[in-house]
Amino acid sequence: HKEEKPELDPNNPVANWIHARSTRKKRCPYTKYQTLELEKEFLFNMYLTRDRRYEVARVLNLTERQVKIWFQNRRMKMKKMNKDKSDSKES
Amino acid sequence: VMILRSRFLDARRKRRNFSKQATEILNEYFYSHLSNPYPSEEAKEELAKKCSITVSQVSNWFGNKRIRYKKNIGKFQEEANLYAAKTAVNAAH
DNA sequence: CTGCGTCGTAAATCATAGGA
DNA sequence: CTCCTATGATTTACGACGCA
Repeated sequence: HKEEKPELDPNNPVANWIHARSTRKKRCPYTKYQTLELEKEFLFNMYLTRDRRYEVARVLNLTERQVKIWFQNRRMKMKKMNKDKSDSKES
Repeated sequence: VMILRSRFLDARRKRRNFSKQATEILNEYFYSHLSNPYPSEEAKEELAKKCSITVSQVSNWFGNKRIRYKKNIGKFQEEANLYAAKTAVNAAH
């Protein structure tokens, strides 16, 4: 299950860990406005159509890729919230 | 019911550091699997149970530990030696 | 082959607990 | 109390892999 980039140094204990590629874009926190609008769109529908994605990206000055990934992450967040809720319930 | 709910939500909002014993267990696993500190889902569930925390919290702990260890290995050297010695003692019995 | 889905994670950042 | 650092949680961005 090798993910992003296992290095090839046999002495370093960290060598075989997963490492992000150096070409990865640095995380850029979105503004409150961007997040609020994305949340509103998510409330409207959890899955984007191609047209909505284009429009949301244009209005918020994000790339379509960023919007697509935001929705993917948001769905995972929702799933996690439900899981944690049911986990703590069992007692 | 509403009171219980609000108390539950407040408890989640206010972070609490894990117990010394829980941190001990997590560190033992981390340093005894230093070349591949990625517990399986099953291992996470077992650690969660032993530490009385959730699986998500175990994942958070390992994510934080890996990146912070990698960022400054020297800072964790003493801790690493401590748990290495502890693991050696356990293995000898 | 495209293209979007989930899953697990890296890395940065946030929020605040806790100690000097 | 004020600072300051440690620590747990959350937020962006991908790689790996799945499915249609």
